[in-house]
Amino acid sequence: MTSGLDRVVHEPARLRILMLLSAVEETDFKFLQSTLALTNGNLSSHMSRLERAGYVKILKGFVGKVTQTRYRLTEEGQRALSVYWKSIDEIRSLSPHVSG
Amino acid sequence: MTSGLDRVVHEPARLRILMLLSAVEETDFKFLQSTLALTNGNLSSHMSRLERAGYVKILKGFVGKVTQTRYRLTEEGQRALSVYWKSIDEIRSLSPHVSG
DNA sequence: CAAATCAGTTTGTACTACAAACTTAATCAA
DNA sequence: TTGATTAAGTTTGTAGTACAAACTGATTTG
Repeated sequence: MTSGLDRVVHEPARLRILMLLSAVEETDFKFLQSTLALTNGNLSSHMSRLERAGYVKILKGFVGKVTQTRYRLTEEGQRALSVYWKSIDEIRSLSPHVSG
Repeated sequence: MTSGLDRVVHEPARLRILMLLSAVEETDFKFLQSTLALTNGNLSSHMSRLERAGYVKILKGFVGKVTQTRYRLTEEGQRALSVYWKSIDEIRSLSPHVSG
């Protein structure tokens, strides 16, 4: 039996990103960056990974003439997150059932 | 602000190993391997890593004439584990919307 | 115009989880 | 005895990845 933990979600930076997104519903690059204290390169690649997994939607737009990237958690992302916490709870309550 | 999650503990296979050890106090290679369904190579390197981190003690002995390796969680390992769960709870409490 | 800033992306590197191959010792088959 | 087989792990090789540094392309400022 394998752990069942979704590696995309399990990565600490991404887990915190997903938790934030699940709370605020929509946010932008700069807010995430300053809130989670990630370098822009690091944040950028995490967001790409989350998009590739189908867990976030990336929305590019402008504020005045300046580009701005916003993010939303998808349904699938929300689902993955709650599955993740279920798996964590299972591990946490792990006790040896010695059969045989 | 960084996640604070101890990577040694955070790795799924090792987390399950540590949880098992914290429940049974002492166990051996074959039991861990069959219970957690890890290859021997994989289990071996995880145990080395845990030892290197000071989280487990490796005890080599014999059963009859056959070698047997046993493991114990150290105080430090126990501490690391409870710190880990505290950190997880903090991340989880970032969003009141997702629970189980 | 040139330099600096902004908002991110791409690239390079160091690390590491995993399985395959190997080691060392004991047991079995002839 | 000796050669093959099994047992119990360890070491090695590889593919994948988190992170920061370097880069891109646009805008603003001096």
